[in-house]
Amino acid sequence: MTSRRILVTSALPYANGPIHIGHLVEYIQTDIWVRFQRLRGADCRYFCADDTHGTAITISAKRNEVSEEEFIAKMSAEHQTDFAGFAIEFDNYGSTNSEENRELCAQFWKSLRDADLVIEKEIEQLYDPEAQQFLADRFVRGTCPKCGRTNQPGDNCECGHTYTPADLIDPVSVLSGATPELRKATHLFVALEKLHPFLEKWSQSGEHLQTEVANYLKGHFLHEELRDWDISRPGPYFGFEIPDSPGNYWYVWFDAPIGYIASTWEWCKRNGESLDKWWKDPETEVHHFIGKDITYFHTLFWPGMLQTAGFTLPTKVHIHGFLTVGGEKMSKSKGTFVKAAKYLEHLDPAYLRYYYATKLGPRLDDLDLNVAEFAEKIDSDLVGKVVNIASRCAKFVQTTGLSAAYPDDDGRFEYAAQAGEEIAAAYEACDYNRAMRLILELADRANPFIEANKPWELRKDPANAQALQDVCTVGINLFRQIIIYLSPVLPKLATEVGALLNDPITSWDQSQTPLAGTQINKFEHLMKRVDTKRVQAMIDESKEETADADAANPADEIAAKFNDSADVLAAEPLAEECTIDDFMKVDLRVARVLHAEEVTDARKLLKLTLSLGGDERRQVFAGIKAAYKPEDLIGRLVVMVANLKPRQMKFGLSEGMVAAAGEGGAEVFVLTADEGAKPGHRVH
RNA sequence: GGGCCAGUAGCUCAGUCGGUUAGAGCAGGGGACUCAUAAUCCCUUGGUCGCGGGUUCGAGUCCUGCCUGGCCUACCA
Repeated sequence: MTSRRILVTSALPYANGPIHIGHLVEYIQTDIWVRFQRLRGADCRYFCADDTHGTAITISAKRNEVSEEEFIAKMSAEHQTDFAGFAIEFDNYGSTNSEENRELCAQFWKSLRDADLVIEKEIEQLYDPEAQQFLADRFVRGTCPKCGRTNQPGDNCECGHTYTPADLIDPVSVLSGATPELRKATHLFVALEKLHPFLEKWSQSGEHLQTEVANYLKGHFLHEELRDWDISRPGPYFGFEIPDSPGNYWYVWFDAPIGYIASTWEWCKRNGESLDKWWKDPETEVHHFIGKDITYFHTLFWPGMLQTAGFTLPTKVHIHGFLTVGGEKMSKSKGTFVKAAKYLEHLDPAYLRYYYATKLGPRLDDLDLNVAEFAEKIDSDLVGKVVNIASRCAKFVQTTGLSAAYPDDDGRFEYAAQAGEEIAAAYEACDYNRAMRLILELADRANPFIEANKPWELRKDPANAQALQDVCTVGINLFRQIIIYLSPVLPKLATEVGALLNDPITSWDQSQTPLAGTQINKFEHLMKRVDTKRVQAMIDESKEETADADAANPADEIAAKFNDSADVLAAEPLAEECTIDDFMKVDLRVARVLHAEEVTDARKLLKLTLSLGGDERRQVFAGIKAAYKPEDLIGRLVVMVANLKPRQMKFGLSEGMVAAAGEGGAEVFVLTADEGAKPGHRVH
């Protein structure tokens, strides 16, 4: 049997922020799997890249006052440093903004066109007139039309109500703060329904997806006609322009997965490999590791695209759940949103690799990081049990080396060798927590052997020299076996043990044959216990960092952009709470300014004639002379208190008030109603 | 509202096709040891298998109703 050829990917991290411990669940999970496959002799290659396109990148680049290209280059370097810090090793780490990717996108696109899957439709979308671009839902915020909560995102509200951005009251563009307007634009769509039979067959075959995922697809999408997939965005958009549709760009989710192939291609070019061998040869297995949030891109669109363009379909899409910390979602304010770099300042990456391994199973369940359990598992499993075996044996054979022939060990080595297949099956199935349990069981069998044979007593009598060497030879070999099994999870430890024993760990099969007659190098501590003070420090520092630079959600981005002072509210604190009835007593109406003139004898007043529609007119004196010229007001819509008791002033009768805000003097700003409001409309 | 998954010892979880007295690790208790990083080893306490029905000679396991939690999703299955 020839060895398996396997191509593995992790989801492409978005180039909009740093890697954190939540991301690492996936990259550690994948890296373990890749290392396992290589250990088993497979030709296994691991590809990833930064996902670099989309409006969010443009916003971030602007905020940092650099070009998009500069911004993504910096992020990519940071990401790669973070991954390397956790011993996550890619064969190639690319970028979706590469020429390879552009070329492949064009190739996929042509295939879709040739298959007659691309259609054009005109859709209405909110447009930011200031930034001169269309806005995705999450780049619009406003007041929920149902419950009235302010500053809600463009698609749904905290109250649970869902709507389209056009339904929002007082929508605001996150990009510029301008009021978006509805505009029509032509978008390109993939008519996915034509691939329905194929997707049904592929997703429900039971071979490629976890059963929960197959059920999800069936229940949510495949039970009815598949909707056309909007695949283009009008410019400006940081991405690739569609060759046969100038002014339109491929949506980031079109070019992102193609980035898997582009990254492979870069590696092929560098190593004289053929891309077809890796992406068009049915002998090559393709495995994607992703989080459950991006399930449908990878299980509907992506197989559809691959099928149409003639590339290899995923052998398996491995989907994992999210990380929680202490049973709760990661939280910036609680300091549990720990960046990879921050973790590395304080703790050994091996800890996290092992801990995740003990928690990861083949299903999509979320996994929880519990700080107490984290320390406990490392200390008791790795330090107390595993490393301890070497620690208590190595120095006795430092000078003599291992026994020339492997001694009798009551079948312990053989038992552990046999266990190898079961452990391997668990790794293969991504059931790492099972693999870890099985391996630890072996450690629990090794320590009693040493205990029973008392090397510390044997060494007291030179006559027992051979017995002492034999006991330690067994101990060291049982230890080595365990380390071989753990090496996908703990590569650095495996390297160190290989050096200690003068026998680098390169193959799973090494677990089947004991070492004998070889020299041992000087033993040094292989792993430290977890310093819980450092864990706490890491969490505390994560708290501090996010306290002053929290710009993760669009609301905060806007807040940072405008940087509104708190002084204004402080200068005039909120009035006593009132009821809706109290409020309704004040009848605010939209009115149009028909006429305005300066009151010559008054320092502050303008005399306004307001219309409430039809013949309904009011004369109002407003204290805005320093701020507005009469001619600038005429024709405008304002908001007035229409049922205010008329008041006789020195210059005439005032029949209401114009609503305005500001410090006073020239700093006064009249409230206006947006276009569409009509004189006479009540303000609710 | 709908869907999926889970609920087993104080904690984290195993438990195969329905089959003896439901297991492990950690924590707790007792003891031993001193090679080892306050490590290790032996013994031990601890369970109404979420709750109620049903199928069966036999149910942690299968069916059903309910409760709780998590996730997904939305007037649609």
